[in-house]
Amino acid sequence: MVPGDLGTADPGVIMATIQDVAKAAGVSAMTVSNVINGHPNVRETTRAKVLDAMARLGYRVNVSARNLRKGRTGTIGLAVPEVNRPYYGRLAAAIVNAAAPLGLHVSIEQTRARRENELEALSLSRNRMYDGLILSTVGMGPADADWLKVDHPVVILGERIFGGPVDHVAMPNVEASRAATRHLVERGCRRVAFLRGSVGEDVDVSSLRRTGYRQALKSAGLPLDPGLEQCLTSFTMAEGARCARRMVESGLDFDGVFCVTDTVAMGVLRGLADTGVRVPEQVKVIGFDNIEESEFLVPALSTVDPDHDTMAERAVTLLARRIEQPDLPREPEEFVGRFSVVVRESTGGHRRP
Amino acid sequence: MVPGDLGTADPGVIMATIQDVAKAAGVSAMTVSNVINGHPNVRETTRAKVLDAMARLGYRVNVSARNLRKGRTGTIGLAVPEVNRPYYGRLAAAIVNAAAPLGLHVSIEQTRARRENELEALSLSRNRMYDGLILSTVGMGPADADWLKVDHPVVILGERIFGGPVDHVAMPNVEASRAATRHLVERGCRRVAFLRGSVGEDVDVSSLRRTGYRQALKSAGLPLDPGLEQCLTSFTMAEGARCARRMVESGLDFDGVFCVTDTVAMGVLRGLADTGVRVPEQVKVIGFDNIEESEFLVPALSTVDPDHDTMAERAVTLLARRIEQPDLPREPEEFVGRFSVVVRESTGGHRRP
DNA sequence: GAGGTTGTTTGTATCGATAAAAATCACCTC
DNA sequence: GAGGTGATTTTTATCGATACAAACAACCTC
Repeated sequence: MVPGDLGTADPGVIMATIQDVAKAAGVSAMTVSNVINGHPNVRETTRAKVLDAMARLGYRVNVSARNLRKGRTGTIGLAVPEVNRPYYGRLAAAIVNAAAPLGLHVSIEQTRARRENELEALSLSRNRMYDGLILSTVGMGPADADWLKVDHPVVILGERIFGGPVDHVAMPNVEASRAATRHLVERGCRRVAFLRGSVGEDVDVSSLRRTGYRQALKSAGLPLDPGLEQCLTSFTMAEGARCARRMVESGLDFDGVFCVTDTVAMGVLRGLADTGVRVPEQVKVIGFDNIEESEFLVPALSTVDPDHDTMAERAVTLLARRIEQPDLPREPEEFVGRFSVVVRESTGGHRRP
Repeated sequence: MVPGDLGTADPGVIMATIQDVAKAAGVSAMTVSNVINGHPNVRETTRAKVLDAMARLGYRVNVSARNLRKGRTGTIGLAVPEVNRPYYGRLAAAIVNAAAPLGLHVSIEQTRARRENELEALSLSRNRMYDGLILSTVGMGPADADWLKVDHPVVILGERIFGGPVDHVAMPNVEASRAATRHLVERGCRRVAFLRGSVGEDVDVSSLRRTGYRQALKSAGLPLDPGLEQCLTSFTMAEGARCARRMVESGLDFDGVFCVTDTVAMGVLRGLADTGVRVPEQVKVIGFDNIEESEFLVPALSTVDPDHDTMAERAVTLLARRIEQPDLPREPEEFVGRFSVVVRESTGGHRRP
């Protein structure tokens, strides 16, 4: 039977409660509850009576009441900048999928990468609106670590590393960026540009990935030219395209580009096409994230695959553990994912590896 | 002040209730409730006492309790096949944004386009887990219309048109597809292929868009060649690419392609590139959805823009009205969005209109 | 048949917040 | 100071489900 059978209840009629069912079945409310929750020790004939009454009345549990009594909502929050950004969309999908088998629903908060919205999400979690929160900290900084000293399950997801007492799932930003840059160098690039956002003093994506970029250049014996580091105002295709055109038109000498995200790299490919620069012959391009589109671009985009699914699965698992065992003050766990460099046409590889 | 101030409460301590605050402030629970909800007629000095006590105890409302009492959860469900598909991701983001100013949270259900998951989402809504549901019916068919006879606010979003008693937000699929196809014809195409999914007897995306496609060919006086209609097993880039390669390699004669979605069109562009077919010189391509990536592809993809934001905003508005006025059995409303054809390089236009 | 064991069912008391009605207070008028 | 008026506060009674403990029933052993 399909879950949620309508029964024969009239629409528009007041919802039946567990008490109504109990009366109709000639048993107590507790027995109905026991049937609903599949407790053992309910006689088969009783169960049948109750199920029958439930169907007749079109009974549906009231989740709010159950939540109040149980102190759980069965819902976790996911706070990300925006779900339609390729990277976060992919992550959100993976998280919803990982949460479903545990019986957890996922409520989305869009923070637009703004600090105050991230704090707001934390606050909702503390209101017991959610059993726990997976928070992508983009706007918050280490200075906000105190906000994380909450007694609610929280898993931080993303680039920044907080000292706070919360679990954390991160990408190997430095190593992966080093590998991406090294790949360009191995393919013959000598003047590798790096497109990133503004770097704060703290550990944000741009800083971490820049560290990897610089390490790779250094260990390849290549000079660090500040002119090769370009700063974007946002991680969008439009910005990537604009930046690439500017680089070419200003006569900057470069033969490789490492982009902070695939989205930016898509824009760069477009910007290079606009200015007649051929990829990969004249300039090689590599991105970061391995969004689905990358494989199908012309030329197909080389990139770093951060293993979204494992990260998502891990974040949900950590959160679920905290939810189930709220007391045990386990050491905050940190999971750093694996990564792989995916070589495609934009760095001289074939479309399919 | 940032919402959700932690106060000085010790983490790990049992949450304070409204009663605790009342006791600490020397007032009744109701007064605390009135302060929380910003009711008028609370004396300023009292309010201050209460706020102080709340801060001292680190009080946070218990949303479950409030929901039970109010009969509302402040959350709506959004059931879509998957949030990381470009079209649905965009829609989800727009819906979350439209819901936020109304104080509504959005919980995501991923149905994977399967009928039973769509029914499951309806069921959760009926459990009062959500105040209402925005449901993208992809797997359900008109035969399931009975399931929609619920006494809960539901808005159907998407391609299929149900006769059920629910509000509905749809795209002008036929008209838009006609316009897209006509555009190809106007650009000189005489052999226009159409890439779609399998068509059932009922009103799904593929059927509706095929109708528009055929109408356009007919009114242009062009023959309908069944060989030009290609059937995909899924709306993915991989399928689009595979199909395009197959078409070229099998020697099919075509000079234009109308794709059922932009995602498919991206794959087609890739497949044509693989086989050395030049776009737009030899073959022109147009998609449907105007996903963000389209503008930055090489060549930039012409497409149909269905005005996601208006649709999303409209769906939320309709749902919110039903939530606020559950009794009024208004006539089910139907909103069909507007659309525009965006001409870019893949049909011989410039990147920016 | 007393006493024990296991299996089944039922009262009772919450979970934490709020609606509605009742009570109290502050202040004013005559 | 009685009486009125409006502002403020409290009391009482739920919202619907479930934990817990107690009650009851059925069956067995000696």
